[in-house]
Amino acid sequence: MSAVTIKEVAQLAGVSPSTVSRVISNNPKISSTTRKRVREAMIQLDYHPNIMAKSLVSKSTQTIGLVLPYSSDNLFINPFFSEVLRGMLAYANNKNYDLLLSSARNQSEELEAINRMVLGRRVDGVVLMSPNRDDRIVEKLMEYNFPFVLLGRSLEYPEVLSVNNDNIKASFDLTNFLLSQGHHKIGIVTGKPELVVSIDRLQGFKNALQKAGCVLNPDWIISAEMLEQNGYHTISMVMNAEDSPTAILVIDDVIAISLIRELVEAGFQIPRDISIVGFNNIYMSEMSNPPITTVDVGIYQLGYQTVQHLIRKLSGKEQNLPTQVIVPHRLIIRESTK
Amino acid sequence: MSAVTIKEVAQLAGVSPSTVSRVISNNPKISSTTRKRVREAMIQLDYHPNIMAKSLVSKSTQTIGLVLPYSSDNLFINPFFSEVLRGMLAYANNKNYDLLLSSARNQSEELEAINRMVLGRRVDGVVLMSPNRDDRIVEKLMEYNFPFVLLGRSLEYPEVLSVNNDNIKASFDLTNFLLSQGHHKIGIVTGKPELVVSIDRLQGFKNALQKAGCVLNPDWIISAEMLEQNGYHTISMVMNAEDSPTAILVIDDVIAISLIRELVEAGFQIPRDISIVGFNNIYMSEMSNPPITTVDVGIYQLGYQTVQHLIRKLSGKEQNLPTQVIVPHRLIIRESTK
DNA sequence: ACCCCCAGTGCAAACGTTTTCACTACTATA
DNA sequence: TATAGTAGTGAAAACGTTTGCACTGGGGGT
Repeated sequence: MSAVTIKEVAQLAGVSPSTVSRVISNNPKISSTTRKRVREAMIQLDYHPNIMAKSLVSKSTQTIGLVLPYSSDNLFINPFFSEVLRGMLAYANNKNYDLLLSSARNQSEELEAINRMVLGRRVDGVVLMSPNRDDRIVEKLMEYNFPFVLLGRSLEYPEVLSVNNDNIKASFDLTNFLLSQGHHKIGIVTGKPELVVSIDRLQGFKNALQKAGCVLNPDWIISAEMLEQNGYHTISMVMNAEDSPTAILVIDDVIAISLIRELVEAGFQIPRDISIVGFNNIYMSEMSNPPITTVDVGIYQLGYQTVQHLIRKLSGKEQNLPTQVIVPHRLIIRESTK
Repeated sequence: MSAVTIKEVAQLAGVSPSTVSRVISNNPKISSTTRKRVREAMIQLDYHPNIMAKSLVSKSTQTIGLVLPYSSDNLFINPFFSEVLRGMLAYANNKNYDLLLSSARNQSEELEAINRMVLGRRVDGVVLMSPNRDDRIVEKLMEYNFPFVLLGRSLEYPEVLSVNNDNIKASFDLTNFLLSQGHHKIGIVTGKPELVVSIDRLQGFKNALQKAGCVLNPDWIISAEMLEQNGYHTISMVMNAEDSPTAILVIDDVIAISLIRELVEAGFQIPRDISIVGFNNIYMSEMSNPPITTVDVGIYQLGYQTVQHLIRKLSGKEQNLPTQVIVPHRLIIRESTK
């Protein structure tokens, strides 16, 4: 394990450590001859700077922290997550930043992780994923005045930098599509009520129905949790009632896929008996049988732009950065609807 | 942004910085009264140690690096990845380690990432995912004598610490299952030939056929790439020949799902017309239509044990650690086979 | 009464950088 | 020829820890 330091490079090149440091940081005051000599010494010794030492004095770690929300087990199952991570890594690594991951099983672990990262000066900035409705972490970071960005949006603090879809509009558009296909009895499978994204998508759905003058039958609001726990019973309850919806909007493609499976197993045909639409457009949405009509939220872009704006904020150069970045969505019409 | 250091704590508690440091590291030589006084000061000031400074002198970062193979875009699409990550994070965070991620678009970027991490002393150890057949990174880390663990195995250096399935056996078992169901005309969709896991699974498949005295028709060996590029043509080529397989073993559940879709679209029924089996048992394998017969490789465990053994190695306490850890697999029989 | 030992604590060096300041040796100007 | 400016470099302090070593004082053994 080589442990060559700046001093050894300096010695070999016959200069002082300061000069080597300046060569590394491309300080223009160094003459091209010394610059060349130092460069050669660096290569010859296979020198790589010790980031810890560098960070200690420069107070910048070239690392951004990603804190996964607690109870994120579902998140991992969802391919949404890896795709968003891919986008984040793409931008970050391109700018020579690395990503530091922490997960947590509960709120106190989450705070602990944040403290390790932020107070331990281990990261320059933090990405918060799909924050909950009341988010103590957001408050804490604001209090510390520590740079962070939300993937999603905060209800309580709309002024913080966030990258998000216009989920209300997306849901509105998707519902309108169903309406335009002649459906006016539409149900919905909702996500966790503490997530802002669930709230927004439900809102857009309601907005569209209201605008179209449709009534929403309360029996047709199914929570994803209920679906998961009761499975078939939930479905039969809805579908075998005297009055049943002709289409269901599902908060997330993964859930839509499993709903479709339940329905098919129960003997329904899709979209003949009922139309199903989802959200996100993950890879599997196209592979599903039938392929799902959904709204593409630009998952990769969501991740990419999140760290893009964070890094911009960190550089501190540009003024008047936007505070609310919206990644556009678009409808993807496939065979799960008619 | 609080920036309280050990000195301020020391001052408040009326002791020297060294004493505070010893309290932090639970040095038993500190009297319980001072210990208590220091603890209180720490809490009062909301002190958190600066990890950079700590790492600089102690030469330990409490971080392990995860280097994603280049051309890993497919990897991200595959839910396998997030599940393995979940396992890694679970163990790591539990031991107060964090995960540092780097991806790369090509081999030189990959080396660069490794250098940043390893030579920059940013991590204590490294996890290498599904290494390629000839792996320069493995060589490099061995040369540096830097602690690392393979998720998968190395053909050239079987002596390095690795956590893996017995993929040959898994494939053997899966093929045997098909044989036991009466299939003796079995095709295979193979993965990237440079991946060890592809090689192993192909080997196990061949072993089983040979043991059963079956011949493998070369036309029935389809590469995943070909499948992806030609789609329907590949299928029709195989299925509409005068001699066609009655079952296909697919190297990966994600590919199996998309193959099933192609087949269904082409008018085949599964498993009536042809049986399909996959590998890994991702979440979607059960949601597929029909649900896929596969082999559960314990994805979460793979990730969990990988960092478990790495951290054990780092602690350096235990001697004679195993060098080859095998995570058991098990057959999951579902409705894609008959 | 003497010495020794040990528990408990502080001092100061070290980790590998960056950066301010000062210095040298030119070059250009008057 | 003297003066000032400048390009290029080095010395040293600083970042916030850990840790080897030295010191103090009180208790036990002779």
